[in-house]
Amino acid sequence: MSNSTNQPKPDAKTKKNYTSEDVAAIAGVSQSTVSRVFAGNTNVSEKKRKKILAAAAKLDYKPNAHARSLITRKSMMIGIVMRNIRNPFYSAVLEIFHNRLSAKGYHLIFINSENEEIQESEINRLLEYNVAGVIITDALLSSSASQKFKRYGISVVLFNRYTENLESSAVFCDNYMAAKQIATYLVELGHKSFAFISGPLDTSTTIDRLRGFKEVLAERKIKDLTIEPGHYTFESGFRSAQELLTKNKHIDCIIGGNDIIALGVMDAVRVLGLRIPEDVSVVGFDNIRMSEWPSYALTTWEQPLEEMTTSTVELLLKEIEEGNTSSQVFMMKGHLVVRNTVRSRK
Amino acid sequence: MSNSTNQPKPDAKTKKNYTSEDVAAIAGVSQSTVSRVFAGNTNVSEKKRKKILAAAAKLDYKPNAHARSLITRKSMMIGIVMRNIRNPFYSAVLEIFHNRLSAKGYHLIFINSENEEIQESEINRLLEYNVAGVIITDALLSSSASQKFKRYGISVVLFNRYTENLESSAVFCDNYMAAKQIATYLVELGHKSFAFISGPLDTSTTIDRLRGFKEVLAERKIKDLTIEPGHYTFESGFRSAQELLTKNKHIDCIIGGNDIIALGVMDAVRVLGLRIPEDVSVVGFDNIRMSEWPSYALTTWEQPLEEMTTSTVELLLKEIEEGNTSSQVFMMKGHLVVRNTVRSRK
DNA sequence: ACTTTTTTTGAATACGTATTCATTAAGCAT
DNA sequence: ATGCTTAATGAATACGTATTCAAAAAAAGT
Repeated sequence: MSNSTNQPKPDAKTKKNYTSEDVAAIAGVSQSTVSRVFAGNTNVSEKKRKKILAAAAKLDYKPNAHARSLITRKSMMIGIVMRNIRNPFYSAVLEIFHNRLSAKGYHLIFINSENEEIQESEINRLLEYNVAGVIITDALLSSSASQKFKRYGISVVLFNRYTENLESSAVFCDNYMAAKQIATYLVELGHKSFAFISGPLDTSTTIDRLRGFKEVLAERKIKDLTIEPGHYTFESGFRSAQELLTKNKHIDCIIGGNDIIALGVMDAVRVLGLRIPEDVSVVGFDNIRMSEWPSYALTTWEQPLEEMTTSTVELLLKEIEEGNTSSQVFMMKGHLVVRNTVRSRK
Repeated sequence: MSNSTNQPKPDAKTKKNYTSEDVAAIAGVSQSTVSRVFAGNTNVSEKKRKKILAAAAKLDYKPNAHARSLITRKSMMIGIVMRNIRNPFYSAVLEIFHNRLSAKGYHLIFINSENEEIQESEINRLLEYNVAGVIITDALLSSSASQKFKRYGISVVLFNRYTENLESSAVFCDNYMAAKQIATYLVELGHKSFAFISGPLDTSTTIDRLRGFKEVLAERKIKDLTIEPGHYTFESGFRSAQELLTKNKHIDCIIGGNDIIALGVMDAVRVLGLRIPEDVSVVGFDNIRMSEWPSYALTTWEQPLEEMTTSTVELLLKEIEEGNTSSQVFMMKGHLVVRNTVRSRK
């Protein structure tokens, strides 16, 4: 590279950032008064306020957020910890959280990782920046991490996940009931041979969904259930379904642990030359946008995304702004969205 | 509010954050020395370093990043401005940027918005936090925003987008050449009647892709080209294709401005009872993961995502760490990925 | 042993804001 | 006018770190 052509380093040192004192000097007031105007909450005479704002505009002055955070011990940053942003469900979640929190003046620090250790180290960095709050989305390590945040006085809300001890606020869908309703629906339509292709067995969502499903089948004395754990990805659903269907010809119904898995299942079924729903029924979980694409038209369980995100933000902001320490748990309902991937077998 | 029930405010005041002075006191050294250990770069005797680290561990001490940023005038935060995180291409982009930058110790401040004004206000907030750098991804407002950042001495790299004056570094795919190659490929396979369903006409990607495409058709004396501008979404592609195909029966080839559009096109074609590629060929742009799902198997142009993100990060970090001011432009190649949505018509 | 050089160390200061406290100006009733 | 209450203001200080500068300690050279 042409680093040799040594110019005299134009900026870097020159980039003078104006401070509240500069503004004060121009406006003919004290730094305190400038600060009061930009902090917003205290009284300043209209006359001086005008002068100050004019001076600030002239210099294109912006308060230094680090200095502010240092003195107030509050930052306007919120950490959002995710596990799989490539899952469209979480892309949507991220978008919504961003819109909501941005409207309230908060910045989002985004953390995504399937790897627990990376997350740990990043969480330490969140602590260094004194984030106002953290949303942990279906992530690993929820419990140890949220304890850590709590210890530092940082509010945490778990989204789509909860911990046993209920020490953190949490918002999630009643996955257990949802799975029961799905199971009931399928059983009553006459399905006999079930396969459940789940996500990782160490997440609360997976556990609850599986539990509800198994319970209903047990009640109805149906023993023909294969459980295939995997990951919450298309490929995982595809491969599991492929294996399952080549081994076990008479399966008439496959439930995906989430929609992405279910879409993978659908493609596997089709590649094998079977038809949906004529030969096999498929059900998903989440109701992501792709589920309604005509090529899939997946019957699935809708998580009430708007309500869930709204509650999460409300909870978090209440904890942050009111110092509310008592943790609350919101369990949402959701509902079945019937499309074209299930059919009666009676 | 129940301010009257005056409890002694349990935490909030109690949540003592330990400082470098506390560590210094325990370790029996000065604050300066503690700082030196955590800043990393200067000499401290091995003996004291050990003592200090032990004391720090005991208190679970973490340096305050705001204080650090205030004094160093550098933050370890990078703003990433996006336009449509729901497009899987950008979910992937975000994930990769996060992995790369997180590994280097940077935090990502995520900004997503289709609305230009919201972005403006958020960008001001980025400035308040003194971000070290900014990646602007296919966003609106690139040029005015990047100028603003530059004025504050903040490094900017544009991703998948460039501005005319070339004042900012930029990394993008050679969309013009790519479109030419796609067009040539389709023409040589004997297609006669083209439709191009594009994204918004005010983005450089759209413009370049359209230009390349039109040029080739003009060279080959093909006049039968319909251009349908829309958005980079499934619905947009779906609706445009539906309209187009009901009006204009003899179209034998539809090009989507990106993959999501192309997938929408495919579903529209199928809903109308036509077959791909027998009746209509479809081509996309990006090569997102869904393109290879068996239900679509979309022929598309692959953007070299890894190389593009790697270059972007390298460029940005070089500018940040070396104060490199000369802007560089990387134009990548990409290549056609042939699957099952195009067929010869000769 | 005593310089001379190099490495460590601590005291002091700066970064840019918010906030307390005392002071001054303004508002208002008499 | 006078007193009295309220609002507006500035000086001083704190937040927690990095860094400069001078002093002290250690190492090296003779």
